[in-house]
Amino acid sequence: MGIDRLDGRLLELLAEEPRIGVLELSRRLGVARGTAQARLDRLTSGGVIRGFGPQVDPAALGYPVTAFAMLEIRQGQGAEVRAHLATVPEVLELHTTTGSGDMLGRLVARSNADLQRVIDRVVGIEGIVRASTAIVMENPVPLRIVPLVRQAAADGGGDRS
Amino acid sequence: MGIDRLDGRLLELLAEEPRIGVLELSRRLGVARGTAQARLDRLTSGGVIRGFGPQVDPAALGYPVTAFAMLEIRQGQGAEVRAHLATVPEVLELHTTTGSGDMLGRLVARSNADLQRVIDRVVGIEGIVRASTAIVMENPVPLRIVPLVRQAAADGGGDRS
DNA sequence: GCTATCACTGAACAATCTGCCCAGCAAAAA
DNA sequence: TTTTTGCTGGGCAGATTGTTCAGTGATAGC
Repeated sequence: MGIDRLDGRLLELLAEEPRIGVLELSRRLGVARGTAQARLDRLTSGGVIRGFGPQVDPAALGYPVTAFAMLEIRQGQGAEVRAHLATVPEVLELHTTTGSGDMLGRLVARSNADLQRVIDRVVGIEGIVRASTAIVMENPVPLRIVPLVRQAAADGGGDRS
Repeated sequence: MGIDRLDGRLLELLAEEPRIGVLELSRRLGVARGTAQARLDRLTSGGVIRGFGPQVDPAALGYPVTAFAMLEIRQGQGAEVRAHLATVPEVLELHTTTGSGDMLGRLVARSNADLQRVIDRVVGIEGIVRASTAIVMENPVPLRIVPLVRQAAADGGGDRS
């Protein structure tokens, strides 16, 4: 859908201080409130902003261990495996990737020992041929979006403002 | 830090409708406003809620292709590689994992062809021995937290309410 | 048994923000 | 030239926020 610099700055402000309202947003952007409102609406209805859900830290909930599991799926069993994994709360995210029916999932667990239980549950279904797990040690780059927004605003946006 | 059922319900409500305020929250939870306020403050200062940043969809920004890159790092080059990858906007996330200096990164690109450019830039540094990339086709389980919150509230929380 | 502490309730207050409306203006498109 | 689009700046009623206060019940400590 394309964003311009004003959209980009709006997203950045929102990323830094998500609790500020439209009025404060318009003040910092130096535009009228209606403009900020309209931009925000456009970004939201255009799907750029999916929502403002709380970002919950699994570690603070008692799940400090994160791991990625690469799963090799038996041909034609994809649907069953997907459905199974969706029922495991510790599976935070699941992707199907290129390759012979492979999947990549993000898991969390209460401890390294607990991770074994989670993995056992994950692979406890027909259809998973092989699973290889990588435990996360550090997270040098936490999930971020601002640099990409900045780039998108710079080359995509012909500066509507 | 541990959460009880009230905290859990609060997080669920917030995940479903992030824009509701404290007052509406208290109404739906059937508690006084001060209580909802206090719980929210506690969850936030306790680190369970990291923030309410906008969830931006890279696809809507013009980056519909997602991929995971597993990088094998030469011994002792970790810091340089991390710093390098942090400068690439298309690297949304980076983890170091168990194994001989391995990293796992999440990349986005404008197209499959563009992904080649991104990967070239990612591996364009000394210290990366080998990179294997898996392109995401589907996302059967998008990043979610509610099931885990529910579980944490159920067995962690002695029901303070 | 008595008391301090804690979490919650219910209420009040001023200050602020939201949703909504309108008229005017300027630039781009038709 | 006329129309459309995006922005400005203003106003209004209604709702929400931040804050404070007193009262209550349960729990923990003395």
